[in-house]
Amino acid sequence: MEKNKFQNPSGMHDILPQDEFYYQKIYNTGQKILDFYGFEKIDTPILEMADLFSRGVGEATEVVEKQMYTLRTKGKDLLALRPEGTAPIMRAYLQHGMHTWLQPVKLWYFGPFFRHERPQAGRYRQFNQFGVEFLGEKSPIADAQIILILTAILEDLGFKNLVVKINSIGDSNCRPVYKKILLSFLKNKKSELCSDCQERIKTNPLRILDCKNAKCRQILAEAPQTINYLCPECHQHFKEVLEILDEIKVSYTLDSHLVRGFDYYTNTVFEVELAPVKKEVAEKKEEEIIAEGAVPVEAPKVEEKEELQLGSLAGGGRYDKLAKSLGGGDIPACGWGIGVERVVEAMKARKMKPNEPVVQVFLAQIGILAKRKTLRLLEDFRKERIRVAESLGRDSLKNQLARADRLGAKYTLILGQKEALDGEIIIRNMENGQQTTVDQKDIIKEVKKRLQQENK
RNA sequence: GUGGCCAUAGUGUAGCGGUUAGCACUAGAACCUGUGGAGUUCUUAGCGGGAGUUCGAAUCUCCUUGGCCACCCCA
Repeated sequence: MEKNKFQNPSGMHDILPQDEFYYQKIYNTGQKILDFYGFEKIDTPILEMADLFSRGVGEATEVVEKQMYTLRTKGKDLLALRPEGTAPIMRAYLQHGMHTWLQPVKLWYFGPFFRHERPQAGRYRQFNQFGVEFLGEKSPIADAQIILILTAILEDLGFKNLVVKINSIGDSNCRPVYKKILLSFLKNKKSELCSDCQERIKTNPLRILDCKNAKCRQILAEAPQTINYLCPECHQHFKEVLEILDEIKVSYTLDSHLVRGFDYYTNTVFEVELAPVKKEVAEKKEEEIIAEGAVPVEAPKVEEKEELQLGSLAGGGRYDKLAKSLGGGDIPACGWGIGVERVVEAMKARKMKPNEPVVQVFLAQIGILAKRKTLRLLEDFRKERIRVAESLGRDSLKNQLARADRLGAKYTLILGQKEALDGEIIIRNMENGQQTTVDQKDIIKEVKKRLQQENK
């Protein structure tokens, strides 16, 4: 026997059927809400010109510099597997002249993205992102509304204790000013910073604000805050965003240390995290979980950690200068992306199980004649939108009943040789074992009747 | 990219240089060729891959692949 065992490429995972239910739920929940708010779906290619990202996201950003999968085509073009969704959508906006459409253009997407980095829980090399882009609107209303929508989706999925962190990093007017002020603040503290931050002083000073190092944080606690150095326009914009958020009752936390890794961000930036899962929550009793509206699943055998760290679930902001850096005009825009894998893992950690489709009826058959009739009957049920399972490959009735039981069917219909000839069919209540024989032509009606009664 | 931990049937695991590599669950089958949730019995299936050390390797070493964790960065 040949031994030829393949494993998945690092950081690229299979989504197994039981997990697909989570993805479906996220997709459906998002779609429903975005449809309401007038967002339309767009798909852009998985491969783009690599330049799109170096120009759009920024040459010196980690994602572009080190994490992009690139390849040469036979025509010598340098393509990249898309590492993020905003630049491609802005590219599409410019390319298709969407500025001539009714403004603003509101789009959403759901699909795979690629970043070559070390995998960890909640971070993959191929991951799915679900995002929105609100293009051609400069009003702070847009910033606030997309944040509202983001929290609405996460809340609809069942998350509580969302933490919206928000900040403004200014624009090309005021950010350079702030950078200078920050650098002069750090001037005599350089030696106390971690080695990474000492490097960042040269490369990307703003990122120092974001450092996780305890010592750096301590030093930075005193640092000047971006929002105190915004130019009047940026200040006004941010102020209005916060006022609108207050008005529409979206709670948020001002986080003066929040900066983002892509160059295209201006003004508003935000992230959404969950309050960490504490041990008590993870071990919560079933009743409590049911009371919260989630269906309990088997407790994982692994010991729960004190806290599950997944990083932020979603992040986004305003990117008014992206269009220009891609060679377009002034297109003010903002958007966000949700890390779908992270949401799935957070749902699992919180035992928020999506509903799996329920089999209501199982169709059992014995003998070749019955088998053929069963196939036909299946179609009748499908047209009536009643979920019916079968096991046509099997003959033993015992086996079929066991299967019906496993699937949780409420009724099993039994069609044997005798019934097939007599034009009858047996309907068996799986809870009490009661069986009645009815005419085949009445079976749909009968099943419908019984299912309806149960729903009362 | 840097550092650390890990890898045995589909899943969860035992095994600590010599074992027919054990157990539980799952799956398939028989007892019962037309009546489920139970039982008994049986079956399928495993040392991630490759080199080396050794009389002998799941066990030791190296390489490789994958997973996890911290950093970095981000969704």
